[in-house]
Amino acid sequence: MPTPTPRRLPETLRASGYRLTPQRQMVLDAVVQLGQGTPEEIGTRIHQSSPGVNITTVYRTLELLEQLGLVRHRHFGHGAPMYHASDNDTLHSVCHQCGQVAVIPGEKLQPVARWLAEERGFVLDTGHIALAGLCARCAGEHPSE
Amino acid sequence: MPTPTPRRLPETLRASGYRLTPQRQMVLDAVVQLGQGTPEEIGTRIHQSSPGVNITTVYRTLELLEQLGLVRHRHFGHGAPMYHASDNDTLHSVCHQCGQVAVIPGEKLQPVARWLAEERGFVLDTGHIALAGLCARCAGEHPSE
DNA sequence: TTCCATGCAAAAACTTTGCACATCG
DNA sequence: CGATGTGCAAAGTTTTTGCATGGAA
Repeated sequence: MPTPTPRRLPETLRASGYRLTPQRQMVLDAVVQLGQGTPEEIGTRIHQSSPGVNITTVYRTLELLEQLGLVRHRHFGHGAPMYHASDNDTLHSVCHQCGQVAVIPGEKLQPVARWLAEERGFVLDTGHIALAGLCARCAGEHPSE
Repeated sequence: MPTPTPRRLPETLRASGYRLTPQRQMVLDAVVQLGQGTPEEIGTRIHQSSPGVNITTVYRTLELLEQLGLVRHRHFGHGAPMYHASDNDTLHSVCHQCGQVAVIPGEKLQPVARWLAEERGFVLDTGHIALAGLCARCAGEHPSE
């Protein structure tokens, strides 16, 4: 089974004329290890082993890594964007009420995706935005909302 | 043809023990007139006729009106939430690249909605989050992105 | 008259920017 | 060595909170 090819950082950076630095490696590692996280969470994670790394660097590095295609971000409606490795680009649902997040098979959006492509030429980015609504528990509590 | 029943503000407020104030009426009016807008945009609109209204009040009022079910908000990924009248709850697509927004028939999400309901008991809020991707023009420019 | 609502000011949360020093290559 | 990257500090945005005054009922 082929590795999800998380292209290695050093090569990717150099290929675009950027330098490999410990900070950049740490940010990418943190993103991979956390699965996903806000810039703040990623910074906190890094601080556990390297307190000196500045949050500014985290922001700048995430932007760079995204530009290089190594990471991406998605939105859960409210709040900060969640950064994740490119090979962890998954569709989610998020509950308005309690914030519960669940993974959804991306293919479930195939019908809209196809329609958008055919009718509009619009290329849907399946995992960029979570689908919002009420989870089973919260829907039970607020039958009319 | 039945009016889209934008329940009248005075009754709705009083029914929940709130007071009718000029500001509250103005915020609701602005939302309806604009179709949709960020708190900032709604505040600006109101300032055209009533410069004295504070942005804080706009935020507080939008929250209240949303709680009362008169307005709702949706996200286009980045940036501020867009508030709109409850009867203007539409599904949108938004382009990552140029920000272009388009309306999509909500039924296009029926398949996911059904799947979520049956498998997860999750009640999808169709219009809460716009579907992100690349519009035809931008997709043409960035064939690999 | 009695609370509720508003304006104002300040704080909070999140991100970006400028600049001098540090460091990768 | 030279250009890029980082840390630090400060400023920019957007939204929230506390409190005294103002106004709806």
